[in-house]
Amino acid sequence: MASALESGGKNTGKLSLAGDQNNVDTVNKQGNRANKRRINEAHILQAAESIFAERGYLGATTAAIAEAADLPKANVHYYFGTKKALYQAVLDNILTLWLEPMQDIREDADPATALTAYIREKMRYTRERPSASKVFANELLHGAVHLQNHLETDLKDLVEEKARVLTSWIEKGRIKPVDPVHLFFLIWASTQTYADFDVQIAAVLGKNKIGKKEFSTAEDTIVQMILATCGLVPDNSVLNQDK
Amino acid sequence: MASALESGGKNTGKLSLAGDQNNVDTVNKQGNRANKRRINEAHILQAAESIFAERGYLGATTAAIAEAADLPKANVHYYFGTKKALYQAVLDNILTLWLEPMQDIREDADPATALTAYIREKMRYTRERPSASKVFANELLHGAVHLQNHLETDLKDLVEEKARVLTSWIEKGRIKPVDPVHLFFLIWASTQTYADFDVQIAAVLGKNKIGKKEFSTAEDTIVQMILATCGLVPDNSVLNQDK
DNA sequence: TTATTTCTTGACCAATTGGTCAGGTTTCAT
DNA sequence: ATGAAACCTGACCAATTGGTCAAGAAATAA
Repeated sequence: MASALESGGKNTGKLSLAGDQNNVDTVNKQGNRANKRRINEAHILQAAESIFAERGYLGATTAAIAEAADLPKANVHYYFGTKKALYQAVLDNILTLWLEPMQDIREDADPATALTAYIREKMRYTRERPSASKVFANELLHGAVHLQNHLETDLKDLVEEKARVLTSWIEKGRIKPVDPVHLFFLIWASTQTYADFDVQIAAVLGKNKIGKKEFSTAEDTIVQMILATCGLVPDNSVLNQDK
Repeated sequence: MASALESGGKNTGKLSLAGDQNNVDTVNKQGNRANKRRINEAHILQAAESIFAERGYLGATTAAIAEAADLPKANVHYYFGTKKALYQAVLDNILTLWLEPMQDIREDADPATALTAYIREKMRYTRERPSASKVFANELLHGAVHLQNHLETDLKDLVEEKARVLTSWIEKGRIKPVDPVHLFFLIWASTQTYADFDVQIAAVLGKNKIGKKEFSTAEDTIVQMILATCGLVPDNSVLNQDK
């Protein structure tokens, strides 16, 4: 399949950020190219994320993405070349979002505080970016062929680094012994399930969709579970954002 | 789309189970129709589960399923009519498997024993039927349009019944207070993640695939976590099947 | 203004896909 | 043995899909 770069006129090296045309009228009217490009690309990426989440990579059609972005299909191809390249772009954005919250788990932090904050951050992502979570889940579910390198390098390294933090906490008796890597797996599974499998959860709860109250209960239950697993008591300074 | 019944000659009401031809030779040579039908249908269902797991409902092709079943495509359509009907058949089988293990959570059981057994049973399903787990996950991920009724009736009723068991355990002080319904969500998420997102887990563990040892650690970690959440001590009479 | 580059899009195409069907083969009941 | 029912499958078809393209519009640079 063609590479993203052999398509359209994208990436010509120009950086004319508003240039000298930065009076309000011109900018508001999206009078310059770079601006319009940014807006269109963002629209397409957002539409693509939503369609890929709904139907998966193979099930999604560029026509559906174009319609969701309110642009002609040929325009979508002009900006991103191929469906695969567009999917990669969506996926790269998501992976960045996905890795971010882990950074705050540090040796010098308080275990209960850091773990609680990590869970609450993961739940914020679940609430605010359910489509992103679903695209990522779908990619993993079908073998992560568009993500394999990242998993085996970026993700693996990051998890190993953070697992060492947990191990050191265990050695110092700050948390009870528990397999640190598997603890991460279980935090991911627990938080993401509320985005990825929301229909199942909503159905069991007898709701049309998961509401604020249910997200709040979910979040508290997960925190309770992970802290109990580590033999910790709650840190109430890290607030549940749904309350 | 056409209903499954308007296709082929399936379901003619005949029940000629081996009839009077039940000498060994005849049966071994699959000499009778009902037998061959059963075998072919099973092959197709198995192939379909595997292909649907790999590619999702929309991404799967009847040609790929036929090839995996080592049958001509027209034959697959002869047996199951449409792709949708075949998918429904696969899904119905899976839902049965999925609901089964929950039955053993009963009021009169020992909480630690029952919860441990439930987790170990769920992990057995994860290890032995990863494709089934993936098909189910994929269906939920994309809105459960082929499963909605079951979720809102069968599953909801069963979970509510079993949640009442947990509630009664809580009231009697046999386990610590925890939201029973969300506890189920977290057990499902924790156990299924090792099937659905196996590539991610394998990548982080630096393995090609999750091995016996890792499954064993996973299982023990989940049991440890759920029991800690419920304020219970391990019941070592329920053995980890991977050890 | 004018030349150049970038952007836009309707129309089109080759490949794939779910599904059909006719005509032949096998199995079964009588 | 024989007719009927069930089974099998190569060949085919209409619909969908990812992707292309040419011709024009719009923005920018000279």
